[in-house]
Amino acid sequence: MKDVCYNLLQQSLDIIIKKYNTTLQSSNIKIVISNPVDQNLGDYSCNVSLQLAKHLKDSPLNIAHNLIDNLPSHPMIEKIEIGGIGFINFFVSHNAKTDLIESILNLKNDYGRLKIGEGQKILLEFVSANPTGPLHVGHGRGAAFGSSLASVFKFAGFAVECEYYVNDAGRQMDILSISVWLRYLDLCGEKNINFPKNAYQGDYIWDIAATLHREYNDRFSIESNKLPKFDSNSDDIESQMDELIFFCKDFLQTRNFDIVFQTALKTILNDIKKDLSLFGVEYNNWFSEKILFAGNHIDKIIKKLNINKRTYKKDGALWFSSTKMGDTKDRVLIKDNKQLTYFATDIAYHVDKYQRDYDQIINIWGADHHGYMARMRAAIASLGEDESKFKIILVQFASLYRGEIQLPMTTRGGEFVTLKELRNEIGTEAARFFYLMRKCDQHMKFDLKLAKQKTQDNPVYYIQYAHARICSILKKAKQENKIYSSNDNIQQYFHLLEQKTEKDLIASLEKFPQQINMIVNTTHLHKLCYYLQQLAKLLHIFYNSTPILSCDRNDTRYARLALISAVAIVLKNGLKLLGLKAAEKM
RNA sequence: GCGCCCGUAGCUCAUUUGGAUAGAGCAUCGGCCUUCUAAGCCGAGGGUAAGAGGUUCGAGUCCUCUCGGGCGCGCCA
Repeated sequence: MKDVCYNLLQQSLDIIIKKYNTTLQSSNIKIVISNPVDQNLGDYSCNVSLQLAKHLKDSPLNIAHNLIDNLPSHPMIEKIEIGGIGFINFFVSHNAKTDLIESILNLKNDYGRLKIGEGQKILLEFVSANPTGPLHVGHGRGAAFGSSLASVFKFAGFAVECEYYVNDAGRQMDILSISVWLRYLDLCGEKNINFPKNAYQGDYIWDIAATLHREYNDRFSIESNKLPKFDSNSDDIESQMDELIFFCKDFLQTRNFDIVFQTALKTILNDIKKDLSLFGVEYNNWFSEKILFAGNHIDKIIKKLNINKRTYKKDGALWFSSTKMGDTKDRVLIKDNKQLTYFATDIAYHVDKYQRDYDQIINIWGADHHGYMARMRAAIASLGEDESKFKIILVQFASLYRGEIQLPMTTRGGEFVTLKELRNEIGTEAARFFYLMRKCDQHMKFDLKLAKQKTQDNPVYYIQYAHARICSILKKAKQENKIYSSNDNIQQYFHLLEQKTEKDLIASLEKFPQQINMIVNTTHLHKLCYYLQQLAKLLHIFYNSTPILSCDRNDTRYARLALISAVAIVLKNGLKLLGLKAAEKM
């Protein structure tokens, strides 16, 4: 319908623009059809006369009159009015609106599906938390956002792959292994194990150590007095840790160290996978950082940067001159100890993404990574890749509160709230919705106390309740044989849907595909939550004001049953995109 | 100190990327179940959009400055 209004206005604009003494081309004017703030003003609205006022040196009202006078008539447009200071408001005929219901009933799960993606390939990377501990509530927002964004893109006709980058190489993983090993030694009966402050403290380390002990007994054991001394209170705990890592690798040898390492990695990664799956998040790829080190992959990339004159040596290290590409400072690629930085492998990872030939590469990062955007873009551009394919979406932190008290969210320290705990406490459905209903670049307060308390008041139940209500009515309609038969041409009854509540519902149903389109363009997923809340509200209002089953006229009842069936379809489709179920009973 | 994000009702957040009278939920107060799900509906109060300038037909939205909050500024990952 928007297209109809657009085309009519375009035709009229071409005509009237010739009447004004102007060099303006109609193609330079952007005609945007929107919805008026108040439905009494019309079904669609356009502000083009306001835009034109300056160029044509005429009042918006005059221009609006001119536009309307030259507007071709159209069977679906009932009337056109000028509103406010010059808005052109379209009123669509009732029949044109109610046609939508039948189209929704036919399309079912596919109503709202778009083809705008044209099969374009998108790689969407999100969460990618280090596998050094369980996911916590801080990861939940990215997980919910990424998976739902993927759903929406797919629904809009894109071919989306979801990917998790597994940081299974590097020092943090060594520290994890050390942490497990020390706990394991404790379980072997060694007394006075000195557990470093900068090792991983969480209880899950004990669990992994227990697995290790169960499966390998004392195979990796050593007397505690032979371990290097460790003083957690000194200033150089990091270098002490490095010594400890060196000692451990030397003592266990590659084969045994690897067993400890793999046991830790596998346990944690499986836990993460299971966690995400139960949170409604599924990945296509789990990309291992380790495989980037195979071959001379990274060498090649650094050489290429070299050829492009983007690197230099300083203080024994190899630097990337990212300042030339807009970064605030240059970055090290190879440290003076010849080891690669995290950044270097990250470049290699992104080169790998480019080699896999996607139309769009989207990263969802926590807002704490914003400092990395400039260097990553600099690297991509310096390697001659198409930067326009690359997009980073920052998801702001959800700061966690329990009442007034803010909770720490570190996996190193003792207390943190895991995603699993959150699921157990408030459920996947409520948790996902809670995360998604806020604009992702908005700082968000996640109050656990509130989230738990609010289980009853959570908007997700409000929406699901609307769906369950409809299901219940439809079920009863069938039982009492009050529903139309499939042979009926139900379209003939739709003209009876003349109440305001019914018209509001139809208007809302029509907006669903527009929401999908808008989210693809803006990634403003939260608006889908608001949209569904609005639709649910209209349904509840309708329900409370209008008899459906108890309506004694068959034709009116049929029309209303068809209407709420369409509402149920849209609610279900929308909830599914958010990763939520549409309950049939509550 | 520099950079990024943000500041809207008592609280949590919207405002369709610059449009018409800034809206929801929670909380507070008052109504509605003998009838299709009361996890619902109806009504009331609540605003200098942090503040000050600027841009234009028009600003919560864009620009500048000030104030306030979060995050980032390693040869850590």
